[in-house]
Amino acid sequence: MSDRRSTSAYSGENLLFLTDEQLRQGIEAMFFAYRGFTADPDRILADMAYGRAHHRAIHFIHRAPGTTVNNLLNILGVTKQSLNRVLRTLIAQGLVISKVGKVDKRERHLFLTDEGSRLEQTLSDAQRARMRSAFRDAGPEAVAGFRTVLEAMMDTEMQRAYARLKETGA
Amino acid sequence: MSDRRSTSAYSGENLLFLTDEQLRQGIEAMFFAYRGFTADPDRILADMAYGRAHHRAIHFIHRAPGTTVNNLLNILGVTKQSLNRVLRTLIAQGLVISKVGKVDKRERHLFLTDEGSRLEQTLSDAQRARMRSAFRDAGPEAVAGFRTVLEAMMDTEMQRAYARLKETGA
DNA sequence: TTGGAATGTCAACAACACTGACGTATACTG
DNA sequence: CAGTATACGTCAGTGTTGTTGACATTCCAA
Repeated sequence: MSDRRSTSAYSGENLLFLTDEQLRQGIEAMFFAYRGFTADPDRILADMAYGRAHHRAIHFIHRAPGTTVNNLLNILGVTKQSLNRVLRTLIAQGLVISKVGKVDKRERHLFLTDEGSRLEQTLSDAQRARMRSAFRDAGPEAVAGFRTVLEAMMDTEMQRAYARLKETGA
Repeated sequence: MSDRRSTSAYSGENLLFLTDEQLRQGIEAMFFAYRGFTADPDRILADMAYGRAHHRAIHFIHRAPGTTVNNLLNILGVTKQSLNRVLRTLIAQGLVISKVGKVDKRERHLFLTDEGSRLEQTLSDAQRARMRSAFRDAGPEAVAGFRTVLEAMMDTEMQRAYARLKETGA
């Protein structure tokens, strides 16, 4: 608990936290927790004509207003056809607007409308409530560990995307 | 948002880890990490006629051999029709066998065949490798925190399912 | 023994991912 | 300027995975 010197104390044969059993528990924890993680927004979206894909798009447009389609594509890790289907409905329903780029007119910059922002707020409130409850129950040190492990679990490109988002938000 | 800058109002306790910004980072970490979490098995399965749902079924049948369809349903959190489609192909391909229950003939008990076990091994090896790497990089204390937060993030039913699985595996 | 609950199966449909091909507008480069 | 590359959108087709609805079988209890 003190510092990272204690880690080296484990680097002998005392690597119990790396047994297959521990890893399997980590895998199962990840599976069950992700279900909880998405449950609340999913419930809200179920009543509307939207799904999890819409939520993701709305989240990152809110997060990085004016982002281009291409940038969003990289963050979400889907094909443009898949994203386009989602964006098309969001734009048609007036939740998102797409503006032609000023310096590069090929690009489209995406923004939430007021209505889009309201939905984003509703969804993220629900998701944050659960996260807040989990964080509070677990305490600050557990939260730090949680973040450390998750970051180590990402692909390197996603680590970079995550780091970039962290900076712009701080 | 745009609130609690002044966490000092909270009776001396440092609650900076509960700011909306921290929560949002936790949400995004969860999103990106889950992508990494499923990436390796997904790659393996892409070449076969199977998907993530097959992986999940195989995982938990391996984990609890002889489990009934209903039990698996509760763990996986999908409808029985959805699971049935997956099980049907796994049984047809000879990866899983389904035995009629002896005491209750309505129940089907599920087991992996040798071939099913081989696939399970391949998939979980890939997934464990990433988990092991992440755990090793993060260290034992971070891993403990990781598990604590994930557990707090689950629905209560899932917490129970997770606890039950932990016991049977230890 | 009969009706209801539990268990599982089959069929049809929706959401959302994918690939491939193509079109259009714009930017860059030799 | 001509040719190529980039950014975006779209159409068509396919696959996985979720959903509901309908139905058969089996068990149990009134």
